[in-house]
Amino acid sequence: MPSRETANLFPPPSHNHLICLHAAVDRAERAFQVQGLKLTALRRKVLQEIAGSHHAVGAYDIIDRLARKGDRLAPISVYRAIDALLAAGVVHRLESRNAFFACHTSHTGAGNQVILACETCGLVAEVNGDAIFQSLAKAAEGADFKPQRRVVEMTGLCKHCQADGTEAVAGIGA
Amino acid sequence: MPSRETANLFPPPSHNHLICLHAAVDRAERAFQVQGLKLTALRRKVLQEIAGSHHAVGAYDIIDRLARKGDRLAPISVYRAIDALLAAGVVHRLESRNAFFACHTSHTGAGNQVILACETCGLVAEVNGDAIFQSLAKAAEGADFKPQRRVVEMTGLCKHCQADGTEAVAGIGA
DNA sequence: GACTGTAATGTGATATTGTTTCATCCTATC
DNA sequence: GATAGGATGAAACAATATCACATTACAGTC
Repeated sequence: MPSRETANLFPPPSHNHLICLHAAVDRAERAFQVQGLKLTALRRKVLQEIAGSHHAVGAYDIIDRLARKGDRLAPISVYRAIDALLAAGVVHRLESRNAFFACHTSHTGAGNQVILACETCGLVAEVNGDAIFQSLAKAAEGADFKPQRRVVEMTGLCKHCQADGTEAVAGIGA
Repeated sequence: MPSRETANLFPPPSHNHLICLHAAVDRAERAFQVQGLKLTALRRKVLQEIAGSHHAVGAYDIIDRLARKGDRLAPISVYRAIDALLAAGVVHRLESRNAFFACHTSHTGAGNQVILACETCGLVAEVNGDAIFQSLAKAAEGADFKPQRRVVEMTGLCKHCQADGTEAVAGIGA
């Protein structure tokens, strides 16, 4: 059971992110196992970089960070790891930024999640969007459209950055 | 007043696309004027390439097409034209594909549009999504999130491609 | 007509993101 | 220990996007 803190949508920079990270890796462990997939060493390393914050990170960020730790990976290796993590549902892609973020919410099921991304501090959160996805289904039906993939993302200001005025919270925190 | 045909969400390849194209350019003309912007020759050319079909086209597609007509543009020029067209609201960006499509619907206002993109034939359509955007606003409020940009996209099968079985309608038509 | 300020465009280089291809390496199983 | 399949590595390439700076077009003003 994750602590209440990990359930915080936009956790403040001060939160203990090791708890979130550990929980994310745990969930991944289980997700891979349930689906008969393997959370290999490479995939785990890539997941740890992605889940190392509540921000979305680009594939080449991951490459750079791992390189700084002495682990120089080819883009293709990282992309393959990301593909596996996406397939397992433990990370998601932020389409509006070509970046990836870890699922810190332990949501079950089909991924009816709305993604919120703060433009100031970069934090990414997911909220349940059942109502939205129902409306989407209705809209699709009305257009004789058979939906397969749905992308619902908002960018804007998280509660911390609204409070902080302009750009106090920029960047570093988890 | 555009003909009833242009209001067709997923127009069949057989439709007279010149009507749609002309209507799109007309609307752009007015949109630029209303906003005190200029629909320059370059922007018009780029718009015509984008509005030349109901598909989303990549920036480099546009470059190639114009090049085939003897007009070799640098990427930055095309991107700047696209930026102007986006700002005027006469084309939109399909985030999930890093591509651009013309607004063929003459929707007014804030762009509460859901984007439907067919994975088989590539057609892109917009449908009104007021209900969805209301739900989105509610979700944002619940998360203390102040939204700025919203991205709501679905990929799937348009009505033609559902009817045609697998991939009969691929690619060429407008 | 010359001057000035601003928006638009051109040029070349470069950054960022993602894929293809083919070879190699584990590892589980027989 | 053979071998089959998934996972990884390496190099090149392809696609998407931006930067920095020079130049041009044009409207307003003197």
